[in-house]
Formats: sequence, C-alpha cells, structure tokens
Amino acid sequence: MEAALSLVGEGRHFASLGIREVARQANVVPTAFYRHFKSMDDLGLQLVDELGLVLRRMMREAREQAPHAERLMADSINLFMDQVLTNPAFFRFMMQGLAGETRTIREGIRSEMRFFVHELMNDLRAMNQLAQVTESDLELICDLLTRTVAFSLTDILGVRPGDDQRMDQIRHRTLRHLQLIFLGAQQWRSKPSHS
Amino acid sequence: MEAALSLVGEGRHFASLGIREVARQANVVPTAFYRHFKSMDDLGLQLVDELGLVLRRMMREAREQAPHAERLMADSINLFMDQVLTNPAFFRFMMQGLAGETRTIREGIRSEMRFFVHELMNDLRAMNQLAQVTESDLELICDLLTRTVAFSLTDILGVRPGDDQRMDQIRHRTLRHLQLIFLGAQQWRSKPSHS
DNA sequence: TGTACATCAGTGAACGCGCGTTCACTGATGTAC
DNA sequence: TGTACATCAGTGAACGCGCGTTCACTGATGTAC
Repeated sequence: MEAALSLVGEGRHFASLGIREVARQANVVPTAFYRHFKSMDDLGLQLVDELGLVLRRMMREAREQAPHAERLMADSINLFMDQVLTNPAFFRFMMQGLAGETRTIREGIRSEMRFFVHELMNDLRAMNQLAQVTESDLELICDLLTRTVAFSLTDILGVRPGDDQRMDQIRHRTLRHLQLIFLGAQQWRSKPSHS
Repeated sequence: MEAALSLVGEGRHFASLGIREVARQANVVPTAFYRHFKSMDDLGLQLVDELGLVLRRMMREAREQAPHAERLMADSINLFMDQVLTNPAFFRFMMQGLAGETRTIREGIRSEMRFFVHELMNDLRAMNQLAQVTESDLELICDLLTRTVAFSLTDILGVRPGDDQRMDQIRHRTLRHLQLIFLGAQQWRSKPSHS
C-alpha cells in the first residue's frame, strides 16, 4: 500500500498502476502481491479505509486545538493544508477516487466525506453556531463547506513544492469562500419541512 | 477522439486507456492512431479543446433562454444537468482531468473553468446583480458558484441512468447550495483593497 | 527443553497475451499544368 | 480533358517488452504437546 501511495504521490494516476509496478516499488517479487490483495481494486479499497483514518486523525487534531469561534475557519484551513502537505499522496488518491475508479471506491470516499460532514455538524452545534437552522439545512451547509475545502485540493495539489506564495493565495481564497458560505448560512432561514 | 470519449463514457478512466484500445474502438488499425496524435496525452489535450467548445455552447444556450433573475439559478442548473446527461463522457473526462493526468491537461481544464467564471461575472454585472461587490470579490463569488456546480458532477455521474428521483435530489441540493452562496454574496461587503 | 507441524510472506521460473512503436505499403482524393 | 505528382488516412507484418497470473518452492516464525 505504501508503494502504491508513493507512486500516486509522484503524480501517477491510481487507475493506471499495475500489479508488477506496485510490487517493484515495494521491492518485492510480483507474486508476493497476491499474498495481500486479490487485485488492484482490492488494494484501492484498503487505501480508502486508511484514508478514513487519516481524516479522523485530522478531525481529532482540529478539536484538540480548541480554537476560538472567530479563528475557527482560518485555523481549520491551515490544519487542512498542513495535513495535505504531510500526506499529499493520500489526498491525491482521494481526489482521483472521487472522479473515477470503480463505483465501490468512489462510494467509499463519498461515505468518508459524509462522515466528515456529520462530525462538522456536531462540532458546530456544540459551539452554538447556526443554531437557527434545522438539522437538514445544517447538513446542507456543512456539505457545502466540506465540498469547498475538498475542491481546493485541485488547487493545492497542483502547486509546485515550495511555492509558498501560491499556497497563501489558495489559503486566502478558500478562507473567503468559507466565510462567504458562513455569511449565507447565518442569513439562512429554514422553512418548515413539508414532507 | 470519439472512440476515447466513448470508452470514458463507459466508466473507464482516461489515464488507463491505451493506444491500441482506442484504435480498436475506432475500428481502425493501431498504426492509424499516429496519423492523428503523437500520444494519448496529445489526444487528451485535443479533448480539452473540444470540452471548451461544449462549455461555450452551453453558455450560449443559457443566454438564449434569457431567464428572469429569480429563476436564474434553477434554470442554469437544469440546463447544466441536461448538458451533462447529453454529453456524459465529456463531463466525466473533465472531472477526471481536474484530479489527475498531466499538468498540461489539468491546466487546460482549469483554464476553461476560469473562462467560465469570467463569463458568469459579465452576465451577473449585465443583470445588475451583486452590484455592491468589487470586481475581485465578484470573481471570488463566481469562482465558488462554478466550483459548486462542478463538484455536483461527482454526484451526477454516479447516478444510475434513469434514476430520476436521485437526479432531482441532486438538482435540489445544488440549487440550495447556490442560493446559500448567493445569500452570502448579497450580504458581502467588499473591504477596500490595500495592496 | 525438544520435536513435529502449521502458518505465512516471499521466491523464481514460466505461460500466453496485449502493449507501443517501426516500417514499407496501398489506394483514394486533390492539385498543377 | 488528360497526365503526373503530392497528400493523406489507413494497412498489415513485425519487433521486443512488460503485463497478469499459475505453480511448486523456501525459510522464518509461531504453536502443541
């Protein structure tokens, strides 16, 4: 799995990796691959599971920081960007997986994102933010916030390593995107559901 | 190019396509591929160009509808979703390209999106919407709107053909996302730039 | 403590196959005079 | 109108290579008694 990730980290697309290639990168004979995975798809699914762990660790770190409400968004973005730079291959894999691959992998990643959205809902509720909106509208809002951060991956992962100016630009823009959404969310008046 | 697109449309990832495979799909001998492209990357770049045409055609159609301001967002989403269902392969290719492939292809697609953002800015200005925000903040807003619609591709392209209920669900959620952003944008007060 | 056996990750040879790319070719269509 | 030549998309044989997958194997580690 590390070998596959490292290839993705070098810019390769997961869908184009082969068994022999991964085995080679892992300094292992091709046959040894089958000791651990049935196929590349199988490996991909296990990567999704590990991605889940990475995301959970990130959330935990975010909570340990226990930031003030007014710095909340800026701190979260900084943490996110740090995590992306620490595990670029994981997040590259996540981006790739959202768009293509097997349905199973795509669904796995989407379900990680849904989990993230619900954690975010809990945290906002705990901080008494956006108390006026209904549960389903809060989900709508957190979903949009999450997607916006996720989309910024396409910006971050295209930056040449060390181009700090570009990184700050992305950081700043993403922050303002979140502020824009939050401003909308504060104005949002949930209408009574009629379902 | 049609052959490559049709393979992508069947769910294949562009990065995993081979020359012989595309030639086979085009009912042509592998060697004939080289009459038209130097490599798969070359073919990809030409697909990006054609994608640009598809997007431009979509914008033109949107303007010809000349919708009222209050139906603007709903109509745009409907048009977008129609276009995606008409050319699923193109939009699948777009999604894939945003995440992976060569830097060149990624930049090509990003530049198409930038173009889209600027067209949207013009249109909003022409309709006297969001007149209070500065040019650069309007760009910020249109960028976020565009990204939000683009991200909905990951939802749309995962729907099993004919699942209209799911499509309406996506339509509705995307609409509310845009409304949320627009609500924020109306509240947004541009601060004087200090650069 | 010693012996016998099971489990497990990795080995290395071998297979048939599809890959990208080269080459000299064909045959249809367009252009010059 | 007819002849000569250029252009162009596609052909088909051939190449060496890396692919996924199979098989019987090795050797280290853990477990039972």
